[in-house]
Amino acid sequence: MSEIILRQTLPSEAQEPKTLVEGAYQRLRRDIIEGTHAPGDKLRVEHLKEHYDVGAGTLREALLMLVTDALVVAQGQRGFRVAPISLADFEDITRTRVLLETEALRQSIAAGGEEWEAAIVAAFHRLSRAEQRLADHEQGISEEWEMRNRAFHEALISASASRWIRHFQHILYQQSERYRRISLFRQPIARDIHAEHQALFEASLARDATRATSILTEHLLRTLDAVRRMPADFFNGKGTGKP
Amino acid sequence: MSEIILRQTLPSEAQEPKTLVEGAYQRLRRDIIEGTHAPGDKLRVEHLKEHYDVGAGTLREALLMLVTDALVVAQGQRGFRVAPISLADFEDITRTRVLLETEALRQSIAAGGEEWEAAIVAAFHRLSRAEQRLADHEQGISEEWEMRNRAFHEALISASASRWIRHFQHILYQQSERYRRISLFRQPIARDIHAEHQALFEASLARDATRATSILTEHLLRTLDAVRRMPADFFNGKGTGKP
DNA sequence: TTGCTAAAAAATCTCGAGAAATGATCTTGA
DNA sequence: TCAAGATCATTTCTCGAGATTTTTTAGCAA
Repeated sequence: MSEIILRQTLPSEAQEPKTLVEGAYQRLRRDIIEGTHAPGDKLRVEHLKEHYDVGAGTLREALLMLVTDALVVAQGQRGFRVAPISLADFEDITRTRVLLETEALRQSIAAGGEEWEAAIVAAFHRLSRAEQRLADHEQGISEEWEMRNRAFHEALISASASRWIRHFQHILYQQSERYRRISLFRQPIARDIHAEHQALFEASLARDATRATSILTEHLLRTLDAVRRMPADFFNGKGTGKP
Repeated sequence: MSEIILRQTLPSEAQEPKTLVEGAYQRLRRDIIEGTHAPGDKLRVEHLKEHYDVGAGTLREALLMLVTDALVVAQGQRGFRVAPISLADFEDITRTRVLLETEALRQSIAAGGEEWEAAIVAAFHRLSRAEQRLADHEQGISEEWEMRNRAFHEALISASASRWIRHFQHILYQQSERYRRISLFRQPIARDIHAEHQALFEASLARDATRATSILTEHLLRTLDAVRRMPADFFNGKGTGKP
């Protein structure tokens, strides 16, 4: 029953859009996360409606749905904007993720059954394959990797009984995706992400909660460090909304 | 700057509605929290538009805003419903609140300055007056008490640097308000809430993080216990949507 | 009575046009 | 030259009506 809440509150991207609003919502969300619409940008309904080929009211509803994900901010009588970004915001996101995700992982390790084990084995396998392909081809982050990385992280905490933590984790993951894409694109880091994932996977499967949560924490903080090392002017003009 | 995010993402009820959508949103939210629209109820746009005296599209947008608060769930081509309730959900809400709110309180106690102290002193004073009035008149929970209780809890964590934790706390507080109103209305409990608040207030002002968080945790868990003691059939027919 | 099919009713979703508000441009005066 | 005010264009907000989809009702046969 309550399962429905999260399904509806957070339509995952794999879901087929049942309505025009949902379709516009999904495409808009992707364009925001990928940076097509830059942080702080104004989202004018009149302009966007033709690009996404829907009516004005429909587009407004899609924008409202993105407010739920905190990817768009609405201001009274002054329309919509892409949510701004800042280093302070990403630090906050990461710390809050550590708090929520380690707790959820602890719960998963304590409560997870065979289905949970099978799920993380499968998700890790799929992620490993994608990471191997990336290593072979020396390319940047791919759409495929992003989806499988998300699936792996969500599988790890899927046995947690707390739907609310999973709900908030989902929102925060989307947020960090914006930062990660931008930072990894600009400054590919020398970092063995696969090894981190492997260690996290093994500790979780071994039911070693202490080790697993500590690995997860470091895993998240390393991405924060990467963003910290971005050029100082990186966030200038991105978050204020003032060009 | 980012302050704007939360202001816009979570228009507090004290804010004047700048638009018809916001007005409908605020009234709808109050009616859901107060139980006028019961959990699981279908929210038919055609019926509600005349009651709230707005157009269909406007009401749809207000409903979408309530999805952000997780007070309403939207299902593809099948309209809107009031989010269901259940004991398991309230347990989840409470545990997640403990996790987030104790962390935020720790941060506040560590980082709060004079303005923070002044804010909680003022909020506690206002709350105490309301509680005294309630004790004198032997009445149930009043609108005034609800607002001041919320203000007190938000003031306690207002010095936390984490906007995200405060954002999630705000959502969860609204959720628990639904449960608290229903349970307190049906079964007024013999419990000295004022004493709990006073102890919480004093420990916070004394910067005793350990004691303050422990009091806060018990404070929240006591309300959970009260809901647990509700009649067994209390949640029947409320959350499933099937009468 | 039960179960299936089909029509009818209701509700949701979608769009385009009009009203209100915001922001930009230009003029005027010190 | 700068500041303040007025006019105009853009944008947001709002509504009502039409097109789809879902749900209910009615009919018929087993």
